[in-house]
Amino acid sequence: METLLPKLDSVFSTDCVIFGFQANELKILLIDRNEEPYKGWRALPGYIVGQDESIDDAAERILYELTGLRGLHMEQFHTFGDVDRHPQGRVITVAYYALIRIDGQQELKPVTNFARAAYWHPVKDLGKLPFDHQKIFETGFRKIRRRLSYQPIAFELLPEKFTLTQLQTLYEAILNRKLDKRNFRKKMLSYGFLKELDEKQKGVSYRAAKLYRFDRRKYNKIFQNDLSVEG
Amino acid sequence: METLLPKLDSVFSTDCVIFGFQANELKILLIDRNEEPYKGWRALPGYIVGQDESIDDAAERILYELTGLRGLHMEQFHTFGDVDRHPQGRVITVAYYALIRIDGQQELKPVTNFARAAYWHPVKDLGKLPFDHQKIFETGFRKIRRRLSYQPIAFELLPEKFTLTQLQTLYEAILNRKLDKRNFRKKMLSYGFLKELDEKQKGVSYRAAKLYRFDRRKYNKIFQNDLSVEG
DNA sequence: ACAAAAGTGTTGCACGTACACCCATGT
DNA sequence: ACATGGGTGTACGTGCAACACTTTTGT
Repeated sequence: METLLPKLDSVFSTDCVIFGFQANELKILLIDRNEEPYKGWRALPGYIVGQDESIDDAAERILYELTGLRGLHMEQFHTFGDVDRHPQGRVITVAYYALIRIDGQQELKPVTNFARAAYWHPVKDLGKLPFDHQKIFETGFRKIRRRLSYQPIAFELLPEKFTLTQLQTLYEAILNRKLDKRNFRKKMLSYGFLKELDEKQKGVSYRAAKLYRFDRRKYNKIFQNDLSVEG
Repeated sequence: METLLPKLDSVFSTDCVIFGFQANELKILLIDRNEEPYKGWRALPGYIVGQDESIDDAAERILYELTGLRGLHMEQFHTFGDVDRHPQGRVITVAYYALIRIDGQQELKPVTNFARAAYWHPVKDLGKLPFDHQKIFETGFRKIRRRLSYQPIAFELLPEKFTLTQLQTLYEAILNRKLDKRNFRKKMLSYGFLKELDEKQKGVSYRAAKLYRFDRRKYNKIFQNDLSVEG
């Protein structure tokens, strides 16, 4: 595309904060960088946006190239543009988040060699992250938490069949506080989009819990109005 | 700043959606562009971010240069990055909003000649805006509306002394629906940050209403917790 | 006196919160 | 039998929504 605009040595990138839930723990997707700067560091998956792709498209492509995951619904949540956030020049990054179901099947495997590996890492104890990735993560986490308070988005993170206790544990992990079991169940069931299955948990050494499935159709019917107001 | 990054012909800009309230109408700040493309068009105040300034700083500087206003608290709300949003090249824009009090004193006067004029314009009937400014405005408006539902941010827009009816009219303008007078007053007064003055409205041909002042100290005490959770 | 807006209370409902015990299952 | 989590109901307080008439003031 031809440009009549002043040429600036500026670069856009996207960074992704992808949340998952595994072993009763909230996790995010990280990569091991294989390029300078910060070669060898754990970092958020992120890379430079191409000239002829929208930022949304770029976010999806980049996530795929670095982790092998694709087709997930990501949402932009903030843009970080401090002058010195990247040691090699001016890089403004648009941050996205997504909530996904961690699936034993799906393989995490970078398809470029910019990343050496991709894996789930508990949000507790992330350790030191490069650039301003710590801040990006925290901002994204805060947004998710706030959003959960007016929209039950947690189902995105759970396996197809789950128990109410698992759901509650997840809420507690995101909100970082204990919830009352009776109140929690009452509220979740009152929404009407949880379908009780004729099936129970297996392999536990105590009373097995009922399994539920999330009924996306009913959910959409209930929350379409709210979503349409959402920005 | 030296860069080792690939050079791309990419440009960042910021655009501002500044809300004000005047003559019982919700307005936003627009400029008349004095440069191509869209020379002569009404547009959101926006311009290109410099190499060595953060986006937040740039937003403040640019708003000042185009309108003469400065020192207001702007908040980033979304980044727009479609490939073809600017006819002359790839320009990604970070959008900000702010709510301010329209003050008879303050002069709206561009200090660069990129803008020919700056003025308040009703949000109803904005007419055709260049680029994707229509979409930027709508997104910002939606964010403000959502935010008003959990935080009484409307005071930023009112003069120092105001009546409860004015406050209600403003709420109705933002939310785009009628509110119940009794419920509205009860709720606003219950917050405790409205200070009743020993003064009444003047120059009206009907019963004069009491004037109130917004007590920012009490407001902060009440809402600091919510704000700290905010992203 | 009339027009125009100011000002004022009550009731019902929905929702959140606090709180404690018995049940089913595997070992 | 025991340990472990599964599962259940009530009572109270808060906040929101619905609703209509009297009061004050300027002309």
